[in-house]
Amino acid sequence: HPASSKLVSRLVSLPLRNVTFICKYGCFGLAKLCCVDSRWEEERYTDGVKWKFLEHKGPVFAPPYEPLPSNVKFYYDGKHMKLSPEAEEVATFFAKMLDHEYTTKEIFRKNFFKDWRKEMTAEEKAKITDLKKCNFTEMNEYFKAQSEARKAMSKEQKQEDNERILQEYGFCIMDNHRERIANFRIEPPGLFRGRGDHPKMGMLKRRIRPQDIIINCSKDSKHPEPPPGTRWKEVRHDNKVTWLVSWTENIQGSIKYIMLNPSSRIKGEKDWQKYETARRLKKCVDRIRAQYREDWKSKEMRIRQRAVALYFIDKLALRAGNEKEEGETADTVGCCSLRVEHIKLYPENDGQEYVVEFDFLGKDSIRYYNKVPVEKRVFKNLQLFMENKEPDDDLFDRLNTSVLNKHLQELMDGLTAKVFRTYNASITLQQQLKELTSADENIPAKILSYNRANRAVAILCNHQRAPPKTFEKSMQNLQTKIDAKRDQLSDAKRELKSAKADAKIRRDEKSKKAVETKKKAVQRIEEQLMKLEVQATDREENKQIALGTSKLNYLDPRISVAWCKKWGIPVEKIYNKTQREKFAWAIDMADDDYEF
DNA sequence: AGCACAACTTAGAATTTGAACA
DNA sequence: TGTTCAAATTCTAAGTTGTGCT
Repeated sequence: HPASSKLVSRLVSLPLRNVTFICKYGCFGLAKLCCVDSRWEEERYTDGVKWKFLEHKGPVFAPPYEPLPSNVKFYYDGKHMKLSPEAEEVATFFAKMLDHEYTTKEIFRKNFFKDWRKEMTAEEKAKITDLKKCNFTEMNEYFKAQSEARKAMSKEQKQEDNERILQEYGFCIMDNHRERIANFRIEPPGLFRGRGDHPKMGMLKRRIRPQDIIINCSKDSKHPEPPPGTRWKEVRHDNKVTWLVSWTENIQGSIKYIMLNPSSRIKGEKDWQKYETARRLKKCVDRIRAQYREDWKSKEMRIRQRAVALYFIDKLALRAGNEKEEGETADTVGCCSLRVEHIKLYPENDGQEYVVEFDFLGKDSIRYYNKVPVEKRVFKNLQLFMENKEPDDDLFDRLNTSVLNKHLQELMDGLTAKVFRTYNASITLQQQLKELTSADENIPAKILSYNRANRAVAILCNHQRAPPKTFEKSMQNLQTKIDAKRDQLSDAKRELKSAKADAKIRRDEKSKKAVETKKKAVQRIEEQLMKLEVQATDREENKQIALGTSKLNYLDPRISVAWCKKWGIPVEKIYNKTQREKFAWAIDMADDDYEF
């Protein structure tokens, strides 16, 4: 592993034969190769070569359809009807989702019914003409019972099979490492669940077969075998890409891939590189900002638009915003695809001048709502861009992501729109940590500060979540606990007081000791109470904010690692096991004085 | 320039796990 | 020893970016 040079320098001094080692990043190094080389140097490939050797077992297919037992019935118009296996399978997809809001949506129902009918026999087609007359409840209950039964299964039973499959299919050999594969299971068939108002929701996602699969591996590897009696669509040996398996999905016609886990060398290096690019932006961001401010005054409309868009991307951490094909996906936008209807201009609002109100649906149909004061020049430009336009016209009609990224490329090597999100997220975390952490606080309080810094970033990047269904209840539970702890504390304090009084009268060793014990108890309870209160604050502030996405994708992990080292916080408090695996390179690399 | 397509990152929801609690 | 709920993990949709063609 690129970051494991320390470990390897020890390794190379070992005898050559039969050296097995597990590098601390979890990959099983082929130690022999390393030693024969007599030094550890991962080859740095050039011209887009991603690997030299790649061997894997291929994908795990979805289990075949198991017809329902005959006592689980489907009713049409109140009458029992036995469905053909093909029609039955698609019906079960709908039945499984009966409790979900999707099944009440008109588009979902329409798309489902259309695709379902395609799977029906002629007789079924003739008979089943109205989805409203279909009764799937027995099927639905059957599946609920099934999942209950699964829950009741012992842990061993559940894990045994899984573990076997994981060991066989979950790893590959890429160059000198045994690496974990991310998604080695093929997506099972089902009904498409688009986000937001997706025109294709409810369509049938068909079952993927071996003849749909393209395998990618190295020529000199042991090729994966297709299941008996089947063939792969193709086996290729393209070492300029990182995927192992691909297939084309039938809803949008896009390609799906099986790739490596984030803990792998290939993903880790890319991630590291991403943060290095963002750090390079840090060095020249002042110049770039000065430049776009200058461009607000340009004679050319396209340059002004570009400059205002870039200002938004920088200041508000908006996404680039590619155009999308109408009717193929939900209507969502990013910066370059903003329409006139998505912003409102207020020359004055709540005592502030030149306020822009944003209200649009972004990625995953998450609403972006924000009112921001902007500079006068920006405001005037926006007025100009909106002149004589309809609400559904593009705000930046002379701009798209490709034009913008070409311009950015000229400003800095490797600069694209999304680098601004990475840069602003990471720099915000670093600043916030500096501001919020106070040396005299205990560990839980410091962690609250960390979470608050993380939260500032999540808010900047608009990472939202639906408030958990059980939120109110869980807050109440926590409050109950806090109240109980308060009572406990006052009891303990009372006991301490009486112990003190007792000690004053008796003046013996035993009662002195009792005072000490009580004092300790009070302290301990105070600490516990404080911890609970901090937890409550943290949870309340987090109600609609998702911290995970920024933590995983935008925050240079070295900032967090350095912070942990500086304040003596165990990294485990900040990163769970998976995250530590993903960020192993950073945990190894960063010292307490790391600066983004 | 404008496109289609390929490859890869980023995203929130759904499901599973496991720890805390009764 | 079962129950409950939050945390962890899995899943896969939805973005961005780059390339090559017309």
